[in-house]
Amino acid sequence: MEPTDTEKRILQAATLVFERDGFLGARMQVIADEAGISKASLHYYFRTKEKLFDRIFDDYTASIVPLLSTWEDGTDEWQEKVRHFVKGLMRVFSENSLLFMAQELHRDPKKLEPRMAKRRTGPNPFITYYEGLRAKGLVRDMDPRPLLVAMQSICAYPSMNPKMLAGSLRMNNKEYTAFITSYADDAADLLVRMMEK
Amino acid sequence: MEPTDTEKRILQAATLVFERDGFLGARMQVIADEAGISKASLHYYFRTKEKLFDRIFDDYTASIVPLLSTWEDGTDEWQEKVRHFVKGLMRVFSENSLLFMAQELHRDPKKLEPRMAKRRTGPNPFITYYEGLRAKGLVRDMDPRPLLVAMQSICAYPSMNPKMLAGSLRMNNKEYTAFITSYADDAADLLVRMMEK
DNA sequence: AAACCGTTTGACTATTTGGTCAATCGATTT
DNA sequence: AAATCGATTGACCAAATAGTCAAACGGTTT
Repeated sequence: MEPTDTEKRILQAATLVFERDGFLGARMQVIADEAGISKASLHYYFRTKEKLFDRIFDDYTASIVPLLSTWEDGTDEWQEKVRHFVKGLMRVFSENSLLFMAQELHRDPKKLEPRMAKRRTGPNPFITYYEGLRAKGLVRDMDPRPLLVAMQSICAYPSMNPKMLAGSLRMNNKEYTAFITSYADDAADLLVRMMEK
Repeated sequence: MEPTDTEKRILQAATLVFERDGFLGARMQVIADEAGISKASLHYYFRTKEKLFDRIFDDYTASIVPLLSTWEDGTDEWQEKVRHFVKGLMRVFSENSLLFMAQELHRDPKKLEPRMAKRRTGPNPFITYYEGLRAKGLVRDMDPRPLLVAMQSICAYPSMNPKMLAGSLRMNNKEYTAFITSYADDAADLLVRMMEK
């Protein structure tokens, strides 16, 4: 099932347009133009806009999965794991905007929830990992779930709502982009600090 | 300029529909139905969908402004201020979803950026406040900007992308809602911890 | 009771857009 | 060179929807 060259171009174009305009704002004609083909051809490869979106959604979630193994293997210290995971997550989120997926997940949960559920088997790897450290007395003795939420928030939000944050920081787009690059390290440090004894 | 009863009902209905469906997904007919009036009447009060959205947007940003005074007045200890601000922010975000506003700000920045800029005069109050504490040696000696970003992320993201977080935590909607209520306290503690010496 | 005026509405329009389809193209096989 | 077949497309359609407008409604003033 090698994706053909045309299919690749479609997926690239669709990702660009979906991220910029959202599912409802995206136009099949615009995606076709971006991919350099006709709208009819686009429908030949992906019969409907929803099927095209589903594919983008699946590819995206698949790109996050490898990061989860951070908590499962390797011999690094937990501080290193946190730094590695945070930087990896922020890189993914900066490359592909999560915003339009969150919006669509909110607007029509039934459409995508089953697809997400498929990815999740067993308990969350971070939770398991933290409970292990906690039992050994290596980290702060607390419920890891707020930590998980805080970690994902700190990684995801800055790229999801850049305009508001840039506003709070009194920065223009260029300044904000530069700031966020260095923020990854700071964020990792703050998270390590939250977990330390 | 007291808003009439009809106008209030329109704003209430529009908030509901915009939050649920986003700007592009919202239908003027649905908003009219929700408000118990005809679509023509809706257009009589707000000539276009954009003007209606702008009003909702302005009302929403106005509701956040009072919280910013947390950093400017009062005699509380800084830990108390952080707890107060975090809980206030999370309450606002849980009552009114930020997601559709972020989406619209991203899709058409030119439309809303001028409206946001008007609200922002002078430096960010938190930054100023933290620099004051820092000079007195009362908090950790670090750039407050990553702290500001982390604080807003921790407050906003859990209500912006509940489906994904609930998935990570292996919770259903009901469990997640309950969890987020108690999370406000945990989040405040974590943030205090980030700022402590 | 008639003129007035802010409010309300049903009916209508213009436009946008996802999706379809018959015809065509072009490379490969027979 | 003719048949085959996946890929491509221009032309088209049906549905959805933001916005308009003339008419009507109802309370108040003249």
